[in-house]
Amino acid sequence: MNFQNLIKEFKKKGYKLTPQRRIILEILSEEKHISAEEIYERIRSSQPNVSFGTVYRNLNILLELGLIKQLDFKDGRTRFELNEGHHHHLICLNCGSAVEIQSCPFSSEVQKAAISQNFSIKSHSFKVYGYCRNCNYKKEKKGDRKGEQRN
Amino acid sequence: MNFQNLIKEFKKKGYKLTPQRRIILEILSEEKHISAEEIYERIRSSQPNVSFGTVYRNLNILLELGLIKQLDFKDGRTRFELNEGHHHHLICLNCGSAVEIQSCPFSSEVQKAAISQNFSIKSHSFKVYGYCRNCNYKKEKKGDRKGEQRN
DNA sequence: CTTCTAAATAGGAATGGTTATAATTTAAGA
DNA sequence: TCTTAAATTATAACCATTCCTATTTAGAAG
Repeated sequence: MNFQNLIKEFKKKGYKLTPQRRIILEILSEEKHISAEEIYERIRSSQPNVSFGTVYRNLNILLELGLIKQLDFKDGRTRFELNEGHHHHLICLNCGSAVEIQSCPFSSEVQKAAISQNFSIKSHSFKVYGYCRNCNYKKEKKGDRKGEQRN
Repeated sequence: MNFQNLIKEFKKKGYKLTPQRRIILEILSEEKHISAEEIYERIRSSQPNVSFGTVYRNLNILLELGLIKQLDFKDGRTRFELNEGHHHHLICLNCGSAVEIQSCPFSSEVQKAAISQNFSIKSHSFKVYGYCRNCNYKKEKKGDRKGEQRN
């Protein structure tokens, strides 16, 4: 879903289109797995009075509408991205970077397990944790991961 | 790994065996996906002076030793369980309950994707979100999930 | 059994992400 | 242009988790 369609969808549900919302949607359509704080910082560079409340309120609305999904990369903050192109992530335990993988492991076996429990599936999450190309390299070189920065 | 082996493993690594630690290990070997607060409450019923710091410090040590793993059920608190018997979970979005599934979807396709990225895998997480048997039933009956309690 | 000391704990303060509140502003329909 | 429900701002509150420091203790050594 592109930017224009996002806005259309948003208005269709009866929400007002404020400048703040427009920018949040813009940022989300440019950037993957972005955190609330990063969105806040980016809006502030053009609109210095935007508050955290606005960012979180609108992220929660977008979640309810199913337009975005939240990601947990185990770095203490929730991340968000547009809910398009089903995919999963390889997440680096050292630098926090995430790479998309298109391969989805959801199987009929899982489905059977759910059915046998009378469990109705709404979504699933698959995450692979480890060390990325870059951090692997540094580990071999220096044998030290303490000073690294998570970005 | 049973309780006695847990303690053995713990001492082998050079940690002192305090009464607080013994109880935390006891609780973890009795209860699956338990939160720090629940552990705190349960210890307090027999040892009223235990602090949250002690609970969290020891949970983090156990994580480092690989004796427990942390779970995220999207209810705002981290949960923990002994790291034994690889399995995944069906997590109810309404009541927060979790049911183990033995089926693991990790595939050679995922492995290939990781290799092609020079990504070295340490662990993975697979979670299925939806509504459990019980909450499905209530939804059909009442069409209302607002008043439900997450347990 | 005592002494010693590094490690662990208790209690409370601090932190950081997120949510709530209340007064003010505004999008957009009439 | 007027009106008003909805949205925003600024700030306080919340809550899980971590940090700090004085005190206690497990376990090694004598």
